[in-house]
Amino acid sequence: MATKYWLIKSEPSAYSIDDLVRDKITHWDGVRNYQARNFMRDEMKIGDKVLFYHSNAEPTAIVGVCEVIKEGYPDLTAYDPEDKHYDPKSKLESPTWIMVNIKIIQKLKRPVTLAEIRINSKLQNMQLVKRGNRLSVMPISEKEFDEILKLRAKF
DNA sequence: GCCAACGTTGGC
DNA sequence: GCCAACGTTGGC
Repeated sequence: MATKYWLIKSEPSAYSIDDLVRDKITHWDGVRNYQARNFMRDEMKIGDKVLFYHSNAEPTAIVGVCEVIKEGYPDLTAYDPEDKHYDPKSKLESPTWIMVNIKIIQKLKRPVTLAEIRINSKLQNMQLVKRGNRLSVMPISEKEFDEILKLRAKF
């Protein structure tokens, strides 16, 4: 199975790249969107590479590179009534929501901003730059992944 | 803080 | 099954 490439979003006020640098490993919980869930459940495999994006941030940017270290399993926050992401409709025997584990590979020395991505002709097909895009877990191509790492090295 | 875009819910 | 209302996301 070939390595796949992904982009995941997080608001830094909720969980930032610095939190991941501190934790080294985290479970990517709280995803409550079916399309994003399907990607995590069906397609994310151990060894896949993941770009970490800060949304609702200053600046909005790709800030790190991670790797999948555990494939989809039930998102336990769905069963905790105290949790913000509690979902009473999710049953233990047939989990509605799924999470994966990721580990940090590197925090980028320089964030690659959304503005830079928008003006790069090689990155126009990314769902990230499409209008109204709200997916928090999305596939990207190997070429896009490589191009972003190239941008990181600029300046 | 504003607001456009989108996903979900629920009445019918 | 349609679709209006609502809540959320996320750029600016």
